[in-house]
Amino acid sequence: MTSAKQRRHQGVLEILRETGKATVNELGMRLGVTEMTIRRDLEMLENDGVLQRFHGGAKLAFGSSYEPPFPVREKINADRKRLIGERVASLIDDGDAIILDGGSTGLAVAEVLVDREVTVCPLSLRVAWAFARSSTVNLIMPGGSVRPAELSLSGADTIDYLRGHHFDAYVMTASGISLQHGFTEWNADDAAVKKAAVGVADRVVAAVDSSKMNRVGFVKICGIDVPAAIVTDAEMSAEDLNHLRNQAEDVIVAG
Amino acid sequence: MTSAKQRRHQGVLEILRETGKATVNELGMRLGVTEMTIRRDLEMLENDGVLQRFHGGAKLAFGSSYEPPFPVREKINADRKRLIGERVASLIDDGDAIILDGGSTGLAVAEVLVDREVTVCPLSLRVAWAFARSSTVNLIMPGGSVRPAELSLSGADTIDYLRGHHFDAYVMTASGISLQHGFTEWNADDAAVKKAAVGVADRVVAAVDSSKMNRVGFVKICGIDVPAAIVTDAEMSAEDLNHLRNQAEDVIVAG
DNA sequence: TCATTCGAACAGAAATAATGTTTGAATTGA
DNA sequence: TCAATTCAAACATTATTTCTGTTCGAATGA
Repeated sequence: MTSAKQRRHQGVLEILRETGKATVNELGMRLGVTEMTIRRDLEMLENDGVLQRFHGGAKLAFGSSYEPPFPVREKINADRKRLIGERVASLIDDGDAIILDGGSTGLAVAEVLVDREVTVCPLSLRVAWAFARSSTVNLIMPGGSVRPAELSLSGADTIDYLRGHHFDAYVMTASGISLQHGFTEWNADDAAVKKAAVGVADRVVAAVDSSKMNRVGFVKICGIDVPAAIVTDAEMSAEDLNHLRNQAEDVIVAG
Repeated sequence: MTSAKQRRHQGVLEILRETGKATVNELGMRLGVTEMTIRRDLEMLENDGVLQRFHGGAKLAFGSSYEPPFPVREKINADRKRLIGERVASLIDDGDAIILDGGSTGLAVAEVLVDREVTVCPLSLRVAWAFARSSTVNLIMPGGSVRPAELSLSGADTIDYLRGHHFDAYVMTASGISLQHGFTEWNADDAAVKKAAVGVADRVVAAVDSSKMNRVGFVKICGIDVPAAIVTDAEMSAEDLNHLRNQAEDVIVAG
């Protein structure tokens, strides 16, 4: 269940996306709360680096030309990501041992898995932290170096660790998915880890939101037909879905 | 502030320490709550590995004393721990690669190291998270399973990882320090990891606040003379300090 | 078998978090 | 500089969550 506060935060971001900026008073009016509440919201969102406050109101923190940093991606399209997370989690059985990728989509999956009885090996410190206070999840960490910003685990140690173990499933995310080039990743270190993960898991479940479609990263992870299931959101175009379904094992639209 | 539940958990453990074991009914009577509440407490404490339930009651898992949970320890003596943290950090050179123990003292060291140029291999997820937003620290994770509550990393994978690497220093914490028994730890898994860490680091720096003095845990980590330096706080008694200085390489009082 | 213990499901109580109000300080623009 | 506005601390009030007790059918063990 999403709390009133979370919905309101999404509302603030939505309004800012429409108009670029907004006053505290305006936000309070449109969302039906007092200015003080809006101020507290803005303070939190600014701490997350999602927006920038100015005297009287706030504006979005990033320009449209750069890819927004993690805290921002995490908040944007939170609803769609949550749906993907729930759908992916439904493909995991209690008792399974899984590898769980990092990124905002991986985190969405983690949030659903927190109350499940599963063994999780996260490929990101951020995802690991999401399980920290879970009493049901058996958390195991792969070794390796932590890449700043994304907090993903990579390097020879990570790959060695994966090769030394076996998992029921690998919940994979990627920078891009394309019919021609399959699943791809911008960061070469992360891609190497993902390739190793594909190799040590019985089955692969890909979780990619529609914004990744037809984007191609630098390094190929695996082909379209490798995952037993590809879970995406309802914004995926009908055309793309058809093409995917021709080549992939199973394509699931969450929501 | 300690919650009623925390006090009651301590009470359960205290009673068990007196008598070795106790019935659910007995615990409920003495602590002034219903049996259902005791059952829920026992379930949680069993999950933490502190005690073992049997039909009708529970007994201690080891014949052990039990430390207050992390959030409590973290707050207790926060100032003294910070001083210890600063002093320990001054013994680490820029560029060093170190292993950093978990626990509240380890976290205090981490908070000081956050802005330093060092490579850190933390033995706890909680300590790792403290470095997550550091741009100067090169963070590397050991593999292994994450123990609930403490979030420490342990098991064969952790030990394998440490044995496969080499470090300039190991910042060690412990459950107890005593002249006769050296450094000791309550949890056997953690102790095994600590022993391995001692073996792969050029030098060991022990960070132990005065409350650990003359307490003896279940498993021995190493002798008093192993660390190149023992850092403690000003509450350590003059007598204990003298005894320590006779046996240890170097004893430093922070503050 | 039969007394006892266990734990799920629900209800009420206690504790915590979120929001609104008031107020005086800080900021802005004329 | 002032006057108007915005800001945020402190407290009051309201929601929400967590905790505890109760009941009751299932599980346990002598």
